[in-house]
Amino acid sequence: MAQLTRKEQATATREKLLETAKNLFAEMGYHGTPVRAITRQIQKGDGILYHYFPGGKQEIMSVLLRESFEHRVYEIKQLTNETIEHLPMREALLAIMGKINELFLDDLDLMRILFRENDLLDLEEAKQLSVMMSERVESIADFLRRRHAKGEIRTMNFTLAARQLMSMWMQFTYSAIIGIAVVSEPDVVAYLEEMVDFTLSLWQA
Amino acid sequence: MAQLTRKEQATATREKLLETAKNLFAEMGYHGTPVRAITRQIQKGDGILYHYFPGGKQEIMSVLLRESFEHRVYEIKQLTNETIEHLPMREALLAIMGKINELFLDDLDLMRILFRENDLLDLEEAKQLSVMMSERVESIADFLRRRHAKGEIRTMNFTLAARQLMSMWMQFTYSAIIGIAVVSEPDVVAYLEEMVDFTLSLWQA
Amino acid sequence: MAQLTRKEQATATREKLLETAKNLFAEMGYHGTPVRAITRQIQKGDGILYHYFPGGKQEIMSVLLRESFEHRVYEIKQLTNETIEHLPMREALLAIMGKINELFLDDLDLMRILFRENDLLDLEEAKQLSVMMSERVESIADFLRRRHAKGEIRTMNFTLAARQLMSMWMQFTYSAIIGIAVVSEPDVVAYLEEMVDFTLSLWQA
Amino acid sequence: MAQLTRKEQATATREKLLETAKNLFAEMGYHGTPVRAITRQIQKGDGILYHYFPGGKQEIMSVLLRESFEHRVYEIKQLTNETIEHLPMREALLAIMGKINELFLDDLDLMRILFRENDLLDLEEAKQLSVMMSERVESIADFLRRRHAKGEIRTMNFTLAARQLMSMWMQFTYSAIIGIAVVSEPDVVAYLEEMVDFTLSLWQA
DNA sequence: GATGAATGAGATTTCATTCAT
DNA sequence: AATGAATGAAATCTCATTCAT
Repeated sequence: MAQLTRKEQATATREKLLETAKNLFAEMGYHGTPVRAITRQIQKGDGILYHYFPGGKQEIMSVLLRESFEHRVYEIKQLTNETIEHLPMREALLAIMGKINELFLDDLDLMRILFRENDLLDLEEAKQLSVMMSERVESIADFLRRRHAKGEIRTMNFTLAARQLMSMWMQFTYSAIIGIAVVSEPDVVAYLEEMVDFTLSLWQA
Repeated sequence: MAQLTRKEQATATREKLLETAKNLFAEMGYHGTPVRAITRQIQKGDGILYHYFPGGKQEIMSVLLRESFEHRVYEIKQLTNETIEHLPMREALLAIMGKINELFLDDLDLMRILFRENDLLDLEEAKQLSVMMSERVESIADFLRRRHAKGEIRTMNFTLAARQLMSMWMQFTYSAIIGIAVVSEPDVVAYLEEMVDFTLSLWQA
Repeated sequence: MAQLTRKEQATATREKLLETAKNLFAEMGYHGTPVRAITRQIQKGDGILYHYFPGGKQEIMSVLLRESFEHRVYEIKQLTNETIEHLPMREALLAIMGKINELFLDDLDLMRILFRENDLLDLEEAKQLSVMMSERVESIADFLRRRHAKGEIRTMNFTLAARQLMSMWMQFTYSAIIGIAVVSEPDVVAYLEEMVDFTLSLWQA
Repeated sequence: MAQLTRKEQATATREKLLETAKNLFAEMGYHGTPVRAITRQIQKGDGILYHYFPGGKQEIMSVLLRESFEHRVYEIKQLTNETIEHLPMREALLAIMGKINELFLDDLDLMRILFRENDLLDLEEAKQLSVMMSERVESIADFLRRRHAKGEIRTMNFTLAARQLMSMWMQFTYSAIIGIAVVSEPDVVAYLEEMVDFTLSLWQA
């Protein structure tokens, strides 16, 4: 391993703390995770967590959600429709779904924590997530409207249509997060495709 | 208040313990709820819980899920299609959705616990819930097939169609359970109707 | 030892906790005394202190000062001049000083704590003590005025005279409390007598 | 700011450490003051204290008392009676009291520490202080004897007289140190004058 | 049936101190 | 001369559980 400067070491330790806390909180819950479990896993002394997060367990939880969440919100805002505008309908939908999926499942642990402990935090993150989802629905609805103008899909309530698509995806996501499946489909891509194809078949009729 | 027999007293206390534990576990999580919080809320001494549940906190959690869940599973199995067989399509779908909804939201706390603490229990309940949902999907698919035979809806993948309907409903349920909303629809009935109408419009095309 | 009822046992334990805490706080200071030291000394488990004083160390300190102090304030208010009104001057002064002395040195530990940790508490007790002392000075001044009317002592500023007497006593008390002596007089009574005699000799001139 | 040599820098830091420790110990007590609080206040790293005081917190406390105390003892020994020998009685007493007062209140923080933590140190300082006070009393008694020889004051027990004066002063000092006042006199000079005048009036009678 | 005093393991947190840089 | 990352012992406090009454 490359020689690390003092400062790099420090950053690395801080990062390891966050990462480990995330894993453990996701696995055993906030209350179910002793601080010891975190420091022991990174092979450090008991006190180190308080060196980086003077607020202790509470603070590491906050920082965890705050930092990771900010990144997520930022990324999803970047997701412009431009790239998909000229794709065929099917591919465009798959791209949208795939992107959202990637972004969520990418950090399943974080989502798990957000779901599990949504009463611990001040709900700020939960609210943001809600807003984010609604925005996404509207952006898909707009996309559908544009495609409708091109005659690719039939007339219908586009907002509801977008919501329908999102629901089918979310349903799958929740399963992954919570462990309670409605669909026992292990292959994400296959499921997404099947879902999109079916939905599209109805919209095009 | 009427004088209670020794036995009734006992049952009442046991029931209160379960009820209170359910509320608190749902609100603050299993680990986040001290046994004291439960006994104090029913104005009893510390030890009372161990009188009714010798296994302590663990046991009350088990019993809670076991008993409530069994009741739920039993109820949902009863839900036969017979009653809806002769209803018009729209009303039939609304009846199905309404029934499922009622059954779930009826005991939101239990669902919340099941979701939050799905790692605590031996997953047995989670698996059962999954199976239950799949069976429900298939039963709806069958219903759709029969209606298709009558010419009420178009040809399509009926399993996927049923899943689509369920997804839209579940999406709404999850929001209620978890507190992270995608749809900001406060009126359950209105949402269900809107959802069914839209879906039906696609199926009938 | 007589058989104690459950409730008596509880009160006894609570009392022992307060007593032991008082001793230790006086000896090693509030911060210098681990909670463990208290519980270990009364041969009880770690948690017992929190059973009786949910607010922990802080609360036991508060209660300690509050309860003991209230008793002291009450006692000193009882100390009427009636009993001394007909005593000869010398004996009357000795009685007053002796009584105050007794009341203070009676619970030296409490005084020590009050002095040491007067920044910890909200100064309420300190203020009360100040008021108490001022009242005492005025009451002695009144007594001197009455004796002056009888021609037993000369004309002078009676408030200052009373303060002078009190100062000489307090000086002695502080020494006992703090351990820094100005007068190396081990015999309390002898010191009080010497002090009173000297003062009186000046007042009678 | 002028450029400081390495050595001056070092001395300055050492001095700042002592000064800050003194303030904090006086305010929050020895046990109540984390080493961090000291180093942070002088804007230095955690380790700096150990560079100047290898013995750590303990040592800085020792040095603090030793150094400051030595200075105090030295100063009070210097206080000769020569300068006051030819002053009028009243002015002479005021000068003595004023000087002692100045010397004590000059470093109230140190006194406070000495009082608070008199169990921490090996009592050596406390004993020295006691001796110092007794010596002072005797020196005042001698002064009174000389004045008596000149016919300025009456015959009396001069040691007790000196002690009486000292007591009235100390009483005031303790109040300042401890925060528990018996006399609510905000003006030091006025209090000293009043006290001296009253005492003198008795002595001259 | 019910109580609540008591326990003690374990959780969170603090802090004096060390030491590589 | 100075830093601050790291330590780990110890302190405070919580809580599930037991049991004599």
